[in-house]
Amino acid sequence: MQEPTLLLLTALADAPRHGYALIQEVAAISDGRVKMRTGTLYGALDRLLGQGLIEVAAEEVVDGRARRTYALTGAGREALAAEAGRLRAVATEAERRLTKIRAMLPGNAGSQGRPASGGGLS
Amino acid sequence: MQEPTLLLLTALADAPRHGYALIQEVAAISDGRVKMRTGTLYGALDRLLGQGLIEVAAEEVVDGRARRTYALTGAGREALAAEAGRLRAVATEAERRLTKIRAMLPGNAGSQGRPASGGGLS
DNA sequence: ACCTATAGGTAGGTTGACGATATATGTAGT
DNA sequence: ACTACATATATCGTCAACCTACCTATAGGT
Repeated sequence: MQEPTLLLLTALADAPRHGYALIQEVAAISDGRVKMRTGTLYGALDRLLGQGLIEVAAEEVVDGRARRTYALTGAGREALAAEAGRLRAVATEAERRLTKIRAMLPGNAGSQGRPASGGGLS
Repeated sequence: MQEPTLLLLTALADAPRHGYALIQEVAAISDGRVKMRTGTLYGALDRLLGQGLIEVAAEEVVDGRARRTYALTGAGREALAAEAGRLRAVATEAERRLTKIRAMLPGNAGSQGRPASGGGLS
């Protein structure tokens, strides 16, 4: 699952929303960094509907404009929770490794971390 | 940046590694869930080299086999840190929204605009 | 002889994100 | 009245990234 898709599910996690509102919500979640285009949005919505992760919660006409409201399904909720946990684990590991003090001096390559499967350098 | 790429940078964060070791390291980081194929690996390595996020740290011949060792550059280190922080924020937000108690009961769609004032969508 | 692990690489197909475009209504300014 | 912008949904073609499958080659185990 890619990030735009994850943001979409996240935007639906607390309340059902319609397409246009999702674009704004995704922008809000990502602090304005992700401006989702309609091409991405409706493509993703179709895909997620097909995967059963979201469903159409309502189809109304508000002020003369058609409005289709989407909601997370149980499966979508589970998928989002699993994905979020996984991403958190990767982020934690990345940060842990970045802060690890490396004794990587010239001529000392490969001495850190696990030994490379028995076969040392020549 | 997608997850395989992120895992690759993470695998290089604590020490330089060569291609095959990266596949194993990525598998270890992801708890065996991501078994990166060589097609993905070398495509990503080429891309990251082009972006200046990694560099070739060493080219040796070990036991008759060529071995190219890759390392994170300063830019790669920054990119990984930024990416990890971003992902953590998204994961946190997703989890926060998922645990939020929703007042979205059936027939209670009031928080999402007023109920249908017209017919459904085409 | 065969298999597995190590090590690196290419070819081709699929997926998903994206930009561009189309349609239509409401609101605000000039 | 006209123009511009925000709201709202939708399709199409392109492209980057990923993935499957395949290939070469050495070392060591069964």
